[in-house]
Parts: sequence; C-alpha cells; structure tokens
Amino acid sequence: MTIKDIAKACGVSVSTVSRVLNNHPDVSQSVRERVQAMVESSGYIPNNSARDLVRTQSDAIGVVVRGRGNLFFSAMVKTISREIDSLGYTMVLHFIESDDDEVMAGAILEREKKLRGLLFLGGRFDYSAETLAPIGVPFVCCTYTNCFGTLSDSDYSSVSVDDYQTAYRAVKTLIDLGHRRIAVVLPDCADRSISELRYKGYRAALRDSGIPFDADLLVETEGCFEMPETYAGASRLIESGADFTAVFTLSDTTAMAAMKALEDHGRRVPEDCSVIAIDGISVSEYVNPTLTTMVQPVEEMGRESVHILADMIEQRCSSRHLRLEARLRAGGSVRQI
Amino acid sequence: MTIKDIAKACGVSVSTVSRVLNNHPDVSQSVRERVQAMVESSGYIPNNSARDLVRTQSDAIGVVVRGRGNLFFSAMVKTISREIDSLGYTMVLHFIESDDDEVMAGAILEREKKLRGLLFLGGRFDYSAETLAPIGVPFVCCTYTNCFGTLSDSDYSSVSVDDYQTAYRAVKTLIDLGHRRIAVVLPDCADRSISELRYKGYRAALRDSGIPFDADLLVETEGCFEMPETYAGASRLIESGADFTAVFTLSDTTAMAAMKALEDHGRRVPEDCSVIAIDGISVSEYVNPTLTTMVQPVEEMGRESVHILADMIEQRCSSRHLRLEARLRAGGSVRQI
DNA sequence: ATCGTTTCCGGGAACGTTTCCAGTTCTTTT
DNA sequence: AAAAGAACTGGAAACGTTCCCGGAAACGAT
Repeated sequence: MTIKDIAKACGVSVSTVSRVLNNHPDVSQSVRERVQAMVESSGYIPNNSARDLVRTQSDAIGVVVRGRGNLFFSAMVKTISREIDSLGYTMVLHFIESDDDEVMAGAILEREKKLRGLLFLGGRFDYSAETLAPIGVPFVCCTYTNCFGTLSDSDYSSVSVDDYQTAYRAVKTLIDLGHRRIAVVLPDCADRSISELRYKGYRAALRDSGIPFDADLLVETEGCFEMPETYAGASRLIESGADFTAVFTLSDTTAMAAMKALEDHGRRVPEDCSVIAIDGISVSEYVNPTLTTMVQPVEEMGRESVHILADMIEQRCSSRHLRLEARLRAGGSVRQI
Repeated sequence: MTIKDIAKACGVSVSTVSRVLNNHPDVSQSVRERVQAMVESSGYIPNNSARDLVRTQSDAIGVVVRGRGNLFFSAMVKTISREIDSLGYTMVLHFIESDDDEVMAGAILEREKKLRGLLFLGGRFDYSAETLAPIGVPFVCCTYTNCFGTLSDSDYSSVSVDDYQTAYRAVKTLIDLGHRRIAVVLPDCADRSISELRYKGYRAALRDSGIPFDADLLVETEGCFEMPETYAGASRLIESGADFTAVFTLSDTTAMAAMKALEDHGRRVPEDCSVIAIDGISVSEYVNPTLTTMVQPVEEMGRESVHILADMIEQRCSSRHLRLEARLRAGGSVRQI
C-alpha cells in the first residue's frame, strides 16, 4: 500500500496525492476530497522513511534523561511525551546514568542520524560547543540552574527554575518560623555542581538572617539524590549529635529518606525536627507528614521545553532562556518553633 | 557526507562501502580496512531513513505506557530504555492516558510506519486480533494478568506477574498474622478488569481461611490507581465506621494514599490498622512506616520484555508468555494481631 | 591450455516519497 | 476575441541506501 496505489485508485497522479497529503494548495476541492476519502477508507499511512529521506529530516525529537532515581524528571517525561505527540513529533527517549558520559555522547551521536531536536533533562549539561555544534540540531536543556556548562546563551535554549532563589526561599521559610539551626543534606554528585546553587541559596538565607554557618550541620552524601545514600547521610548527621531543629534537603525523595532516618532515630517530624525540600512530586503529598516543599512547575517546564524546541526547529525563534518560579506548598513537615 | 563520498574517497564503489558497513563477506581484507579507516576518520554516519526505506524496516521499538500516575511502569521504562539501547534499537515512547483509546490506537498506527516491534506497559491490552494484525510487527505486553484481551496466545508475547497469586499471598500474609477483618480498596478503572484478579485473590484468600466476605469492607474508587481518589475512598471507608484491622491496596501509591487517610483520621499504622500492598517501588521503602508489599521484579520484567520482543523481531522465537513471581517484602506497615 | 570454481567488485534497479518544472485548462482582463 | 494570468495536474528527478546480478580476476585441477 503506497502512494501509487492511492493515486491509481483515484485516477490521479502521485504528485497530486502527495499534495493532498501535505496540505499543499494547488489542488482542486473535488480532487482533494476524493483523495482524502480514499486515504481514509484504505487506511493508508505514508512511509516515514521515504518522507524523511527526501526531506532530509525526520520527525524525531530526542529526549535524554540523566540520573537514575530522579522522579522529578521522570514525571516530566509524561508531559513531554504528550506535548511531543500533540505537535506531531515523535519522542525518542534515552535514560542514562549520570556518570557514563560516553553513553551520553553515544546516545546523541548515534541518533544524530536525523533528529530534529534534542531535549536534555536533569543532570549536568557539561558539553562544549565543539561537542554539540556538529550535531547540528537545536537543543533545549531543562536542568539545574548552573549546570549549563560553558556554552554561550545563543547556542541553546533552556528552561529552569532558579535554584538559588528556590533554596533561599525554602530556608528563609524555616528561619521565619523561628528555626536557627538548620541542617542541610547535600548530594556530592557531579562534583556537587548540581547542588551548588541550592547550597548557595541556603548559605545566603542564613547569612541574610545573621545566622552563622555551622559546618557540623552540613552532611554530604554520595550518589546523586539517591535515597539510600541520603538515608545513610542523614543518619550520620543525627548520630553525630549535632543540634538542629530543621533539615533542608534538595529534593522530595531525599526528604523522604531524611524523614525516615529521623524517625528511625526516634526524632518525630515535625515535632522534633522540621523538614523542607524542593520538587513537589505527587507522592510527597501522601507521605506522613505531608512534605512541605518548593513545588517546581513540572508540567509547565515540560510543556515549555517542548514548545521552545519546536519553535527552534520551525525557525520561529533562535534561542530562549525561560526561568520559572517554584512556589511553596505548605505541608505538615514543618512547624513553628 | 554520504556513502558516495566515502566510496569516492576510497576509490571503490558504493556497493563495496555498503558491504563493509553491513559486515557482509565478499570484500577483501585490504579494501575492508581502508574503507573502515575512512569511515572512522570522516565521522560518516549512514542515513537511517535511506536504510530503513530500502530495508523496509527501522530500528525503532515502540513503547506505550498507559496510566497516568503509574510509578511502577514509569520505573520500568528506565530499565527498558537501557535494554533497548544496548540491543541497538531505538525507543519511541508514548505515555497515554488510560481512557483515551483513540490516542492509543493512533499512537500505534501513526507510528506503525516502520516500527520493528511494540511493547505495551500497564493498563488494559484490550485490542482485538483484527486491530493488531495489520500492524504487522511483533508485540509484547507487560501488564496485569488478565488484561490481555481476547487474543490467542500465539498472537503476542507477554510478561506478567500472577496477580491472583500475588494478591492471594498478600492477603494470606495478613490472615496468618491474625487479621480477620481485612478491607480492600479497589480502583474501578477500565470496568475494574485491571483489579479483577487481585480482587479475586483477595476473595480466595478469605474463603480458604474460612473468613466470610463482608461487602462493608470493600470500597471502590474512581480513577485508575490514582492517589487522590484512593485517599477519598479510604476516607469514606473509615468514616463509614466499618470495623477492620487491615487494608489491602493494589499498589504502593494507593497504599500511601490509604495510609495517609488512616493517619489523618487518627488511625495509626500499623498499631491501629495494618496496610499491605503490591508493587515495591523505591519510595515505598522510605515512607513511614515502611510499606509491607509484594515486590514485583520490575527490572526483570522490563529486561525480559525487551529481550522477548527482540527475539521475536529477530525470529528467534514466535511468542512467549513469561510469568514471574512477586516476593513479600516485610516492612513496618503490618503487624501481628 | 582449458575449464570450472571461488573471490572480489561495480553497475544499476529499487525502496516510497517530495518537489521542481512544464503543460493544460480555466478565468479574467483588455 | 485574443492575450495574460491563475489554477490545477502530471512527469520525472532526486533523496541515500541495499542488494541482485553479471563480470573480472585469481586460482586450482584436469
């Protein structure tokens, strides 16, 4: 079943059918309808390979998600899938570990074949212009604020939430409620660059409130926002005997791990210790107590990422850098002191 | 940069380069090496569209995930991504709502173009042989036990966990610990067919232990394993004044919603009420109390699904039906009575 | 030396589209 | 009524591969 069969069945040329299929003008209404009816009834579907070949482009958008246990970006993939589908593109997805960069590069280049655009989610985006340029397709990066590498702004687009601000406001929330001794659990993945700005936001909020930084209240954990490592780290913190009334964690899942560690050590949340986080994934509303967290607009981030990429692909814009805001969702994991 | 350029640069024909590229015999060692070196140094990448066109097949495997809030199958996608990549295929992913079947069919057919195989994850797989046959590619279905529709076994492959058995064992676990009044929260999505076997397992476990079924302990919730609806349903159950010492939920996330409802109504888990579930997603180890759940082998399911599909694509097998087992992971949400 | 066989290589058709170009018909303008 | 333009249509080249087929060279056996 090819375009030729349709043409023959309608008594028109292949060109005409192609025009109908692609909504080109220059075809009479009657013929157009006849062809459309035939296409409809026959269930004919154009061969994409042939299309791509002659157009020298495909309808595939590559999406690369870094980081294994990242529920936030995993959730975003659902929105992205939907948007990509509705725009008529096709999503080619790669989940990759945060550490194996060769796979990353491979995933990109191997598929360079004929992708229309690339979307990076999470993790560090530490590719040089030299690496990315030859790929020759637009890309949008949706990740932590300071993880955009050394590229110049015009080389790519981005969608992000201001990590510094978000962290600042989270910690400020605690301070406003009377907390002075606020611990922080920091993943050290990718040389800590992912958590760097959130950490700086934490430090800034303390400083602006005249609270001295106490290194005893900082615990670094291996891995990249992994729950087991966070649980272990939080446990170390508690067992160190450090004195704190609240914990700031950088993601909802790590907050859950920290809460678990606290409770397993007999510290009740929020009575004995408050917990605040960043993300706003759905399950965080159903833990006990409900997590107080800075909700990042995951759907908007996903939607905008795709739209910006589509705009770049279709030449409607060259590059954009969209900065969105998180909002505080008060749960039960934080209390006044 | 095409195969012609390589051929010209090497002073050989296009055919020869193609043979080298595809590891065909009938090319001398010296020429082979020369061409390979040239391919290597030039960074030439064959045009996939042209390849697909002439081979009338692509390297794309379609993955369709049904159900919006389904963390279990979302988690499986990561494993699947990895397996597909490592086998040299490309994953084309569609997340779709469980209710809009047109989209479903569209997602399949629209991409029918040249997929090598299809992988269905979650939800009902209620497509007739007539719908699926014209797609003409092998497919593997990884979902709830009884959700395979009316197809004959040889028409497709499947990977699943015996829902009846799993539910039976979960409920039996409660019974063995002394529970007699066991409530169940049942999503009514897709005419309840998704939850049907788990429900039957529940009923059977009661029956085999001589415990009469009490309709007051059954609550049906709208949606498909959604947390808000489950929370509402569990709340209704509690407020109805029904007398129960344990709740059986069909997934980890619904268990979390049920636990939340219990605690919000002043019922402590597990002191006042035990909770047991099915899934074993990662966060369920970090809620408070840790969820006691029937862990489904998510990684194995994902891996095997891909491998079976690859076997079908590469004609190593026609169809297989793999049935895996869940195992109980004892957490803190269940106690002896 | 002849003949078959093997090994290697190139020519060219084919895959199913899109799109340029030229041609035909229809409409409008002068 | 003729010319000019617009509207529509078909032919055919092109996209970059794969792979069949036929031919050339090399080799071994008679």
